[in-house]
Amino acid sequence: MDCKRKVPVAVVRRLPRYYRYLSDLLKAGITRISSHELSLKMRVTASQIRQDFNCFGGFGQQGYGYNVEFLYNELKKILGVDEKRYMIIIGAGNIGRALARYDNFEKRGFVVSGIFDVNPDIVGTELRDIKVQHMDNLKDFLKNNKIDIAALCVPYNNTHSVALKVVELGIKAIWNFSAMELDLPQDVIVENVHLSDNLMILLYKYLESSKE
Amino acid sequence: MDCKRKVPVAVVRRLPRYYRYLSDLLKAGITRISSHELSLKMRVTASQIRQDFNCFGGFGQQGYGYNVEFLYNELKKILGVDEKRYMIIIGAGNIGRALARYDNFEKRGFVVSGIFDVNPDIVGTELRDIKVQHMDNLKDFLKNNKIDIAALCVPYNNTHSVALKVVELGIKAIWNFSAMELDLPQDVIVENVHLSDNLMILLYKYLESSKE
DNA sequence: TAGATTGTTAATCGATTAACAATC
DNA sequence: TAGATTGTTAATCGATTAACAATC
Repeated sequence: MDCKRKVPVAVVRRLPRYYRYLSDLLKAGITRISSHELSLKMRVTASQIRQDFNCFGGFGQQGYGYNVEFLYNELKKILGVDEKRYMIIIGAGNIGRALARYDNFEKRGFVVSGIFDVNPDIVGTELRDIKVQHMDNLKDFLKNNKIDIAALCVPYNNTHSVALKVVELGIKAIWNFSAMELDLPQDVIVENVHLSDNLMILLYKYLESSKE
Repeated sequence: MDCKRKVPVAVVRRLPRYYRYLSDLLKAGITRISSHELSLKMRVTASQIRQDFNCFGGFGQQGYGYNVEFLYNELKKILGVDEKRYMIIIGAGNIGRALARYDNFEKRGFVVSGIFDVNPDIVGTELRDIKVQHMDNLKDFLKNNKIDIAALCVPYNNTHSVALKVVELGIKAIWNFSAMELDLPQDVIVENVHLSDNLMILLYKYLESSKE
């Protein structure tokens, strides 16, 4: 696979999982690991592991394997979580509030800098020391704060207009929790979390397996 | 592609998206659509659409295309959302509570029948008319209620033991919101929602695109 | 009938796995 | 040096796209 130029999405989607396993190994005090040993733990082929890592250059050493700490730190850099990344949450409903309180992000270097809503009952309340601001403040806020990512947690019918507004104000990465698909300029990166879709896939697989 | 025997996961993962688009067409009062027209809307190839549908039998008609309502109803049956499906939520923390209050599931026929936790401050509180029960009640509850799916929303370190318990009590489909991977018997279907992984993938793509 | 569009086969593309020479 | 394991090339597999005969 010639991935030195453009890393295939299939590989990119596996990176966080490697990163998690490496993190666990590091915590367990394991200093080196071969692609074969890792393949047994992760239930993938050793071949795939070596191919994947080699998209980013040779991190291993013949006859030795991979140094866990080194590889972990390389993955950290590749994934961009070696620096703090700033995120805002748009929509402080069920999902937005859950994200605001979710403490796993901080471990990964993600910082929630702001939360926005339009509901007057919600604006002004506090979530984890962060005061929910009105959407009208978003423009000024983005001028004064370097934000990488916006998590969209607004109701279905507002999704499109809010997405457009956020993009207009310069956001280039959107984490979309709405079932609605976003139709945005090519240079805006979107990652969707379609919960209902995911649940239906689970249901399909479950029904399929119970047929047998 | 010979998918009449075993439908490839790649196809299954696309089904909810088709279902959503068909639902939108239906609401818009559109009665028929060709694979070509649908391909323009969905930004996939017409060939893929026809291939995908044909894994489940011929739903179209030469020279005419597909009847929207018929296709929608077929997809509904294929996905298993033509009947009510019952779900429990294990762990009434941030994510668990957000799921309990998320009203999109009901539209898809999913019903939250029970919510469980071990924290005495949370047990007994109500979420959407459902009283949070103690995990000790789970066994009895599952005896008296037909449950299809368990959504696991427990803290990282409890994930493994709770998953084992749930499986021991007969659950065969787990919707896992923990970052921890589950190691369960083959006949248990797991669908993971690794939020941090997803966020890292978004970050990677964003950083990649901003390099250019 | 003529036109349109499916269902399906064949061709292409990309991703995964296997194999092994390079080398620590 | 001998053994182990990588990095990388080649082989295989599966998924996507193209093409077109069947047919409404």
